[in-house]
Amino acid sequence: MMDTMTFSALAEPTRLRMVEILKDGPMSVGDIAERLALRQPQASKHLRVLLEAGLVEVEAAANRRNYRLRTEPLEAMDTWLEAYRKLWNERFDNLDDYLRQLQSEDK
Amino acid sequence: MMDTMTFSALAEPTRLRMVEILKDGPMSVGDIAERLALRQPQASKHLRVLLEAGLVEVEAAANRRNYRLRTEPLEAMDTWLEAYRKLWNERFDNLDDYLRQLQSEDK
DNA sequence: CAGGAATATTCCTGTCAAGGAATATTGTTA
DNA sequence: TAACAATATTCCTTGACAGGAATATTCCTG
Repeated sequence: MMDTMTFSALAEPTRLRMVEILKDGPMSVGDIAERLALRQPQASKHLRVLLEAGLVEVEAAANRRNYRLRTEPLEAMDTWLEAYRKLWNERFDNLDDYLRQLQSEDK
Repeated sequence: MMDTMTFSALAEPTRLRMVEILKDGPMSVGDIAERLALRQPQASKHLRVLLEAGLVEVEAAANRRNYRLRTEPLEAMDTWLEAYRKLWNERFDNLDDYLRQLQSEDK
């Protein structure tokens, strides 16, 4: 059963952008805030939500806290999607069948 | 750019369950409500959100309205995930490399 | 057209999330 | 330890959203 907390966390545009930025590697709070034109407190608050959703982890480095993307929730999404992929693949298959049928009628 | 409306719609547990139920085929409002032990108005309201998010479509059939899952938003999620899949595949690759290394050291 | 079944909408209320501003905390360095 | 940089937290206000109850709408059938 898919955890809705992942969806809640990603439903907020700023947090989705955070995830996309962190795809390229860990980053400090300040850098994230600057990159997204956020005030630092808002950045911290959003990162907290991502942290509680398990979408990021944090590592203290000197004065800074580097946030790194965690892939587990995304893997879970991927697994959840698995059951739905065949729904649109079926359509392709049907289209495929249809095209084959047309082709054989052409002969 | 991934549409956050999809995530918002799926962030609500009842709506997620609706999507999962509709995976097996279209269903009327009443049947959905019964299946999820919801009152009819709540079912209609949640279906409206799913409709506006493009996650379902509706077809009138006599007195009933049958809701059917639309896969486009899910396909978009799948596409969005594509950029992240390599993140956990890389790990597997690294583990794979590591295991190969161990094995060759064993020789 | 009346009546009834299925569905949608409205109104109300309580809860929760988000931004702004201020402040607290933690860690570093002189 | 004092001062400073980086980050976290709190308080406040506002707006969105969910459930409950009542009602409106739509469509079919006699």
